[in-house]
Amino acid sequence: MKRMMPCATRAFLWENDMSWQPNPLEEQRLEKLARLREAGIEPYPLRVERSHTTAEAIAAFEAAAEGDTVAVTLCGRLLSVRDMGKSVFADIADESGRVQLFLRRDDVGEEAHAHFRKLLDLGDFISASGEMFRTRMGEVSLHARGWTLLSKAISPLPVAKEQEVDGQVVRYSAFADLEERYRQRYADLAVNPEVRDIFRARARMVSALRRFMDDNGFLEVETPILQPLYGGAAARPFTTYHNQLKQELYLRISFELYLKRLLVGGYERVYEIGRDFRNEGVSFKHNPEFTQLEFYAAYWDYRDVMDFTERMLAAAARETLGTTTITFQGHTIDFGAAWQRLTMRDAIRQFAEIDYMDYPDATSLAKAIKDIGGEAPPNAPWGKLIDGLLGDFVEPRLIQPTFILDYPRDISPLAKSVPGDPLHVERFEFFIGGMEMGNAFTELNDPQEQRRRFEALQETFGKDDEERNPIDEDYLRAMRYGMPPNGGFGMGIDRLAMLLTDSRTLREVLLFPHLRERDE
RNA sequence: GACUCCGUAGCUCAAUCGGCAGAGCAGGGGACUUUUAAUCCCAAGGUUUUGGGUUCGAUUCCCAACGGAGUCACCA
Repeated sequence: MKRMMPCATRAFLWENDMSWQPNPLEEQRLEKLARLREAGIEPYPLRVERSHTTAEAIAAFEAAAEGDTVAVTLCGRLLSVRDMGKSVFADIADESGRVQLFLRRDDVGEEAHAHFRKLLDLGDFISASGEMFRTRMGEVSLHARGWTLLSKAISPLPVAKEQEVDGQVVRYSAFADLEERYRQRYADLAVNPEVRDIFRARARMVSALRRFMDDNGFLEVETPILQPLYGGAAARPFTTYHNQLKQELYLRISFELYLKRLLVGGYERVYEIGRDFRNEGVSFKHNPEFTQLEFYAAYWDYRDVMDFTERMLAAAARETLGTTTITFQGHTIDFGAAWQRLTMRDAIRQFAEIDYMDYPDATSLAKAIKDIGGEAPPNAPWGKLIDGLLGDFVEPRLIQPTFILDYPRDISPLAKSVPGDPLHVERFEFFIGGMEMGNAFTELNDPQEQRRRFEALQETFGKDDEERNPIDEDYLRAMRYGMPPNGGFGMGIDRLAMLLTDSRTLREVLLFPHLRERDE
């Protein structure tokens, strides 16, 4: 509803109906907040003492000699309380881990003890001071001599109970509703530590990729996201508008045409890690905005890029997970070995049992595809039919890392032709876990040929086809100054994160995946 | 965009054929000075996503809207 409303209506709602109304649990916490203030306790103090993280405190205790006291002040979020009356056990968690507090009335005083039991809630941030010790049950804990409120939580976090069984943490009634987890990712992260781990792994992975590029002499650059023309891929763009310039702009669908301009400028190896935007459908492997790594290397061809890709992904897996053998959705995938290399024609012959070279035009190929039970959209160009065969019959079978090379020329306007073969270009895509992971080619650097390819594309895709890219005259001008021969590469970072974190959908590796707006 | 399934307490889930909407956790009151899914006692918590319809009676059946999940389409 809301997304359909004109702005004036939305402003009205904003001012009138959309304000937060506390639920009964929140009312109770607001009452506790008031009582804390009455007792002279500031619920949101400015400054905080912390001597150790919880992990450091436990390590310091384990390292200390018998009988030495390890005095600490720890900070964290209250995640569990076991109230025994005159003594209380509680768990506080910080980013390094979790530690148990042991808090006795006789140690902290009657008032602090009562306030702890009656005015604190799960989700509150506190600090606690005392000495580390080991309980009778053997758990290294903090024997608290005092505590301080750091931040009062008004809304209850969906905290789950946990039990350790054979070293495995079993959680009961975990916060699991997918929609709420994505909409309220902050709550998801706060209560589901394994979700925090996914984004740590992703960060290690991106860092490893960046280091690999840097170590191989690539220069990291940033190119425009707001572009007057879009190109470099076949996708519908998002449009936006610059008020002062009175100019329609597109959010980029790829980095390609700008990065290759930089080769004209004299850089030999450039890369960019950033966001692309494609106005297309959403699925487990598609999000309207996604992160891409693209690089271009002068004097390389697509075989050099293949060799480099193998080494790059092995390094990413090794530095993210400590191994090049990963598990993805029940499959064991090996990044370490040399990858399989199959031409597109052989792959389709093998999996779809059709040799598209027997059908040299779109009409006869479409008929052949239908004869084997495949789908052939009307008016699709020849190359697109072939790519459809690959997607339907081959892609889901490519679990181990595989290069599919030599793509149809009519759908590859930026790649150089295979010598002596007018129908194919030196292009590969690579597939892992049944997903397309990236796309690369020996880049076309002949400006006249490039113009002919752009113009042919206008014919291939009809005038009304939204995938039809506008011709980028400035890109052609750049190429006329001379572009070194080069190999280029693009890869979906989010999909690689899926693989390395064994995530079933892209949404699990995006902190804030796109969801439809909802009236609250 | 199409089809299928789903939406019940803060969280996780029940509710038989259409017959008074329940439980665990969390929260509230109480007991307990080494517990760890603490335990025990008591009380409370609901516009069953929203709006219509059928019916004596709807969480349940029908229609629509909203949101989500899945499949497909789209995605060189």
